[in-house]
Amino acid sequence: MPAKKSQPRWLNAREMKAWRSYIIASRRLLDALDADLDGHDLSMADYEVMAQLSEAPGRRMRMSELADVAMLSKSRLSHRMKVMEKAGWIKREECSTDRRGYWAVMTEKGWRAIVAAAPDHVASVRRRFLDQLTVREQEGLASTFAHLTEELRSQFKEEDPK
Amino acid sequence: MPAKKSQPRWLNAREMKAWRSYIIASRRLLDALDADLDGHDLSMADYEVMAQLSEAPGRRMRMSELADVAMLSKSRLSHRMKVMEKAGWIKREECSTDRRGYWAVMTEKGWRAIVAAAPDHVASVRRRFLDQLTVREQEGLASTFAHLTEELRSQFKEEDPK
DNA sequence: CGAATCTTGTTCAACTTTCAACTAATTCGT
DNA sequence: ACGAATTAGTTGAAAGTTGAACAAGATTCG
Repeated sequence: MPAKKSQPRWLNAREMKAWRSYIIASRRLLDALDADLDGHDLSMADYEVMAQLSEAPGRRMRMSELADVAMLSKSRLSHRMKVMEKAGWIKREECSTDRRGYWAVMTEKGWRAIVAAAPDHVASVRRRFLDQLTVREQEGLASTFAHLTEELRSQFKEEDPK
Repeated sequence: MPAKKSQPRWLNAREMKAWRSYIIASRRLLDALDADLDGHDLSMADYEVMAQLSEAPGRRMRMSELADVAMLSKSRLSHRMKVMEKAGWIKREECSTDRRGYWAVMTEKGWRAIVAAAPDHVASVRRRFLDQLTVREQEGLASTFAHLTEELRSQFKEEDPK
């Protein structure tokens, strides 16, 4: 819900510059990273899912947890998984301890796909992003955004008090 | 095309932290900003388009230029404009000096829509983002991302030498 | 001039994402 | 224990996005 109607403190020049440059660079960056993944049959979003799954013990994860770490809605994950299953990258297995649940399990083929894509993707992240920053900038950015993540998480908690 | 196959210099801890915290905070931030716009009938993307258009002289802009500043493909803009035109926020006018072209013209109703949404959106950008940063951080971030934008632009030029 | 080329903007079809509805299993509260 | 409320996950339809193909007007240049 929109907050109460107060005087809309406008952005000053510094704030505007921070906001605009952030939003513009981010769009370009994401576009570039996505474009760099052409040729592997993975979008950025699918890459993230597969990467998360590949790091889980046994390369398997419950659907909900995967949705959670990959920051996708359950519905969206479910749809993507149907596609990835058809592609032979993952399979679904029933969960014996919670019979509502399923495991998403990475197949050998899925593993090969992510292993094939990873070096290019990492190179791309470097070239488009990390290599453009000084060590100082990397550190500053890491701390700024880590803090931001925390803050957003707690704002979310307040608004949607479970 | 993927670059040549070299040894895939992996990310060290600092780099990984910079990258992960950036990508996670950005996702959350965008989600939050989008959610904050519920109740105005505008998505973030549509808001950007309308905001750009509202700042143009005469609140009118050629489709291509608008696509350009809003960083949308021509196809995507065209689709959105069809929707916005139906909603009565913009209309299209033929361009007399270039008969292939059209002007996107913001209507009075569109103006009212963006004026109604802007204060909430700005408040949202503040609350979710700017207010979480110190002045130092805002400045650092602005310079980092401005540089990044430039670099990405020039990388793009090199790759696609017109 | 005039043919080749480029640019503008739309369209179609395929694909992806969202949203609400739904089933079935688990947990909670008493 | 048992009905109510949650949670896991899927589905189907509607909405949004992409990318290639296209029509028509502009530009370039021999």
